[in-house]
Amino acid sequence: MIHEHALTRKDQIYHVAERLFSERGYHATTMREIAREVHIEGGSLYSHINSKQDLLYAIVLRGSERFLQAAHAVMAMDGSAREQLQELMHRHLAIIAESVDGAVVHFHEWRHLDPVKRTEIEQHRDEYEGYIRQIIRRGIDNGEFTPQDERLVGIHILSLLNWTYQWYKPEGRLSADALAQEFYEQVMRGLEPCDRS
Amino acid sequence: MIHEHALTRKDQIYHVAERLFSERGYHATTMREIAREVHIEGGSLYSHINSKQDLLYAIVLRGSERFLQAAHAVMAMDGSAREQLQELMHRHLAIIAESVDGAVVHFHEWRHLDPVKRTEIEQHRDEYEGYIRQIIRRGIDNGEFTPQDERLVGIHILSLLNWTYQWYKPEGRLSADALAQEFYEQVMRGLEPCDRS
DNA sequence: ATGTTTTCCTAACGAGCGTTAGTTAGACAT
DNA sequence: ATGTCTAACTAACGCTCGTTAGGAAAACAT
Repeated sequence: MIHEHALTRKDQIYHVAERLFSERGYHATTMREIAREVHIEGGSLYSHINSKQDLLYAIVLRGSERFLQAAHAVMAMDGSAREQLQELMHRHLAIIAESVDGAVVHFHEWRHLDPVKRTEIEQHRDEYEGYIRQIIRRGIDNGEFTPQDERLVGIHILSLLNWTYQWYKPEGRLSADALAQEFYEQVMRGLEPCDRS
Repeated sequence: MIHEHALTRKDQIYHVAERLFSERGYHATTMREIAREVHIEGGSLYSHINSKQDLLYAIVLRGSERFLQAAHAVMAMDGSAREQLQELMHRHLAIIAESVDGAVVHFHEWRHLDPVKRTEIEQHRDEYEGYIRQIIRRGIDNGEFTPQDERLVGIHILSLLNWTYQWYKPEGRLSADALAQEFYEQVMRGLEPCDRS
């Protein structure tokens, strides 16, 4: 058995693929490049995986699962809509920050999935967006939030959260938690000073 | 001269390339596919263009130019920071709505540019972000906006605007202007009702 | 009508792609 | 020691890619 690296070959392959798909994109990454970074030959990859497409699918799907798992946990909370929203934003950014490469592949390369798998991922995304809308809706109904189109508010918040994969660097001066908190407060407070003339 | 289609062959090619790059991505689009949609053979493209890479560069660059041109016009306005922000948000979404395909290529496929051109586009993006930050800074300084980190507010607004290329459909029930106005008000007002308990 | 320029076609180049087949070397269990 | 299983290698298959060369045809200018 291989216990030296603690990672199986298969895990190494997925890990490298995630990074390369993130850096160069799915179609610009070759199987031989992935193999080279694992220090084996191109053909040898197929002792561990079935196809390049499967690699992509597994990586993208893992993202869906993480986000949906977080959403389910938040929806099971009993708390105010504000608390739920805050918690979901924190968890969402934590997932991205934990693996920016994974997030890049999840948000950027899902378009290159086969139609069937692509549709599946789109459904996961829609389900997740539905949970956010539910929270907003509840907050509006019970007076926590100003009444407005909850669909656009949901898109607003998702835009904010999802765009982070384009620029966020975990080694930067802002932790994912601090960023989530800052964004949450911006969304709640708005730019306009509260005591209007 | 060709006046039947009002578009030169060259323009047709760029137009088709923009759509296909948007739908499938740069590397998943072949020159022969582009040619087929213009009803010529693959090799004939090269009577009108130099390379596939040039196609991508031209499309991405046109996006930069549109955004920067809008920003320059807004910075030349004399008005409050609020008015400038509102105007920039409207213009930004108008550019995306006018050519969603162009926006998709601009925001999604610039990664596949050669390093030099890629750097140039990144500089344009940074310049644009700088203008937004200036507006925020001025609004905070003169009391129009609540004091806060203007860098994160800039990212907030750009996230909102840029993510639209992922979902916005011009034929949908929301015009680009109405969307811009709604987003502007959300950013200004915040979720939280103003008269806090 | 003639010469020139532009546009397009056919054919092919060299390279690289994802993937497979067949085989070998080593680790493991008995 | 023997047989089994796994992981790796080498070589190649069939295909497609972006691009080019050379020539034909069409459009244009005079």
